[in-house]
Amino acid sequence: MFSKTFGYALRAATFVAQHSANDKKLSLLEIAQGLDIPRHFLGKIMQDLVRNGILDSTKGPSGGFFANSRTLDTFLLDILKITDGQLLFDQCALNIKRCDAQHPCPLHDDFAVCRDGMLRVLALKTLGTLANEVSNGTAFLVR
Amino acid sequence: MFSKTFGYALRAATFVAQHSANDKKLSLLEIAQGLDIPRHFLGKIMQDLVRNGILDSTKGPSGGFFANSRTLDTFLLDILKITDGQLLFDQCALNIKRCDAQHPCPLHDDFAVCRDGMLRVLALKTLGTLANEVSNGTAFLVR
DNA sequence: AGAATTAAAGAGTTTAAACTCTTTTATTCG
DNA sequence: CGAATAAAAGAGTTTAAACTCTTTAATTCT
Repeated sequence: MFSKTFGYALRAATFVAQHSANDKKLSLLEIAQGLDIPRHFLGKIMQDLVRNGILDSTKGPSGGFFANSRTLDTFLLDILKITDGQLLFDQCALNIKRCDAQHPCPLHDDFAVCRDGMLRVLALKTLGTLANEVSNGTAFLVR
Repeated sequence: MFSKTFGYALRAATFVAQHSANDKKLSLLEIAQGLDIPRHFLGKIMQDLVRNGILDSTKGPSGGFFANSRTLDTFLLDILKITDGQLLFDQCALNIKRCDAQHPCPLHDDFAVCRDGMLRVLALKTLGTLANEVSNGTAFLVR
């Protein structure tokens, strides 16, 4: 349903959001080790998040990734669009070329319920929501 | 969520189920052309369906694929197990190693609703159900 | 200024799913 | 029996996602 890249991006962004409350920066290594994500692969993903304004970064000693003013209010859907593009949206469960309400595949309605349910969640929850859940101990980002 | 192979398998099996009411056999070529599926790739998939007893086949002139006594009562879930194995079942939306009710990822509950909804459908509907929908004109297998 | 540090960027390799091509085996029919 | 037909089987290639390695650019600190 989602790419691994989306999972990595979401966990890393939440991790940064959660830790940079007090102006702290996290290095790529700290994030990769803290979340058990391949370091260099995560590097590419973080680049993309910074380029899209989800996070900020600085180079050099004591540099790293940190939240900006928009970070906590970023919807999970924004991240999905960055990592997975239109993937989830124009997708038929059975991959037939035309599949819509007028010309449905046999799973069209059932899959629509499932997919739209997830999209609704992704359009409601923000990185701030997740960061709180993780800080609460009601959700986990690793292991 | 599902592999393309699952989509091909499901559509092909439904197609055969729908057409072999009156003892008719369908050749690989007829199925592949009728459903716009790559011929040789579909060959592998049909092999697997026959091996697992979902359909029957005979070689030689006027050979092909046809429904057996179990075909119409095959649950879609049975086909998913053949094509995708455990893929959907032991899967966390964010791919963290341990993700369960006691130690959930931030999307655990939402994804569980979505996934279990699909699984319930797949465990209820059979190839017979789909064949009827297609014959009714309420669902489509192609285009 | 120079060395150290860290993200950014570039250029790969690996892996698995998707897909193709060829050969073999079984069956039918003249 | 021999030719034709169609599935089964084997052995590939292609593609995209996932992942790795190396070099470059920016910043800090002495």
